[in-house]
Amino acid sequence: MDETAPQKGSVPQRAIEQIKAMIGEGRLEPGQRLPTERDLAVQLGISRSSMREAIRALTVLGVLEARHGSGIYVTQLEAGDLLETFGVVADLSRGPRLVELLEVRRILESTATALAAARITPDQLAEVEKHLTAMNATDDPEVILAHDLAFHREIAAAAGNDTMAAILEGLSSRTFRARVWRGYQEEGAFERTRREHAAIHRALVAHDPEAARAAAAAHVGEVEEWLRAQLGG
Amino acid sequence: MDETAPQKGSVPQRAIEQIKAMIGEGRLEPGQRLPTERDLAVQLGISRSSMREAIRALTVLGVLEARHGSGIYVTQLEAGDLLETFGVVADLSRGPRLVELLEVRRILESTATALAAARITPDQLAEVEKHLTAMNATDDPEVILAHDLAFHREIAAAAGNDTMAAILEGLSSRTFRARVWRGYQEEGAFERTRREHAAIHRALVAHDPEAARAAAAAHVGEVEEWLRAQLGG
DNA sequence: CGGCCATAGTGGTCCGACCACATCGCCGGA
DNA sequence: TCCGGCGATGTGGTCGGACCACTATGGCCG
Repeated sequence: MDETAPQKGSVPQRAIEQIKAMIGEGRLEPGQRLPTERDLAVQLGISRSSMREAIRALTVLGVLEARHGSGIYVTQLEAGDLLETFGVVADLSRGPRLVELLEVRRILESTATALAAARITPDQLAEVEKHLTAMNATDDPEVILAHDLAFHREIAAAAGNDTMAAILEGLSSRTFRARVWRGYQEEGAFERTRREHAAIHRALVAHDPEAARAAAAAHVGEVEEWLRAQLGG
Repeated sequence: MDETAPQKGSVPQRAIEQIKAMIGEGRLEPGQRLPTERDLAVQLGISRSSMREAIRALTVLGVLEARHGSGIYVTQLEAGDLLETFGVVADLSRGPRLVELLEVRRILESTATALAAARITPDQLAEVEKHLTAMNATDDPEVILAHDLAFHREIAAAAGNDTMAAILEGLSSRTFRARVWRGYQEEGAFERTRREHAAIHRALVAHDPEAARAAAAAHVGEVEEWLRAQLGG
């Protein structure tokens, strides 16, 4: 007789599905404010505790955003919001899977760089050059790493595929690269890295997609091979 | 004076970071059982409610697994565990981002198929053929879709990169493809899909990576172009 | 010796209270 | 009239405890 559907899964899990369904069906628009935790709990016939667990889960997934004292809101549901959790994979991976992640990155990064070579605008190119120059003007590893990340981020953005850019962002998370690149760059790879970045830049300036693809693939591939050797030996 | 670190972020958020850190530092091994919720809450100096929110968050991320009546365990932290949430992106995406997701899938799927062509074993090939045959032996869309998914899944597995396979799995989630392919296949694309699958299969049998890459790219690209046209018009 | 069952321990759920913060409107002074 | 501060209200955030549902263990009975 009860209106509630048969119990499948835990109570919070059901709430998660229901809220996701509301968004999927368009009953909740991006940016829209949800009812209060208390009201939502009553609507779904569950306790506030369980509702909070569901909200917390959707928050870490980048679907909802809770603002203390204000309310709960649906995010813009952009690629960056939803793929932020991708970084967790990179952070918790180790050994062979790091190589797999670098392989995925090589594939996507080379394609993104090729697309960028074809589409990049003068303004975007100037931004890329800014980070390239800053990267070569210092020898502080921290600063270099920051501009290195920004360098590739600008290129990924120029490729025009936000989803791909967000995935690459996750694959290049700060902790991930710090872990892998520490040993790599200690082996005097600075100069080689500079040459590879210069090659990528030249291909972008020349609007040569195939050269850009090759340069980016080689760039990531270098690190990939080094890491493979580290694990193998 | 207090031992507890300065308060940054919410209480559950801090707990999430601490547990993640424990795993990252190797203090928690995959498959290992955690202390009870109550003990953990005491250890971190927080309430059980907050601890439960943290556990729920790490559960949806695929890092932890809670077994009712038994305890909380660290997952194997395999690619499949951690990338399960990737499907959420596909489920909640719409419009232009669906095209972006298909573009990412085209890039990864074509590469994975190429790798598979080079490495696939007779046993794996037999498995692929099984789904290909089953797919062509019926006209029930549901059955076709199931074998279609399995067909590509076996190929991705044969590529030897679990991470890539897990990402492709998320990009091919049941709800995602059901949404996109519904309209596509209603336009009589069955026959074309069969030819494309046959082409992929031939390339695998011939162990021809480049042919496999081209066939897979064309296969996904067809859907991608169709969807692009749907949105544009 | 083996299977069954009581029991202790675990996660799952609910409730109610209080705290911290954001927002908005009221009120008083300029 | 205008504007700035301040307090009331509503929101999410946290806490503690109680009880339920399930698992697993070990001892007891057949």
